[in-house]
Amino acid sequence: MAFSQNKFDTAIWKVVSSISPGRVMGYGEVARAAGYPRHARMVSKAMSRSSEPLPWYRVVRSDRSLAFKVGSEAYKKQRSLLEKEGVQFTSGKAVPVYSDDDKDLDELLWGPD
DNA sequence: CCCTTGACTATCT
DNA sequence: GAGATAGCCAAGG
Repeated sequence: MAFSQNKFDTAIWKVVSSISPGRVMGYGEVARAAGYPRHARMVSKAMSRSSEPLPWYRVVRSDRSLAFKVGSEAYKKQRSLLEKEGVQFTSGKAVPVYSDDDKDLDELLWGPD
């Protein structure tokens, strides 16, 4: 297929493409879910190598902030795509659409700041 | 083979 | 909470 033939890349692709819209996953989470713990850094490479469009923008850092430098084109692009799916940004951190309780939502929207 | 780099993470100050 | 430090692991020079 169009994707990499490597096992690692395929595993990463499977996980990343399984992320639901409006949700986000951490690099470490993806790596772990793919069966490759401690490979957070390799996740980015695998995604970059994919020829097909992958929802790479749904992958964020462990603290939910974006991996790119603030203000960079890539940053704005990713943030834009996420916001289009309803993901909000509070203090530079991505807030998934799904929130279980109202109190959590209130907390997330206004933030601890 | 050694050294640097990076879309990372956890921990300490 | 922000900056520094140390682990981590594969790729490329």
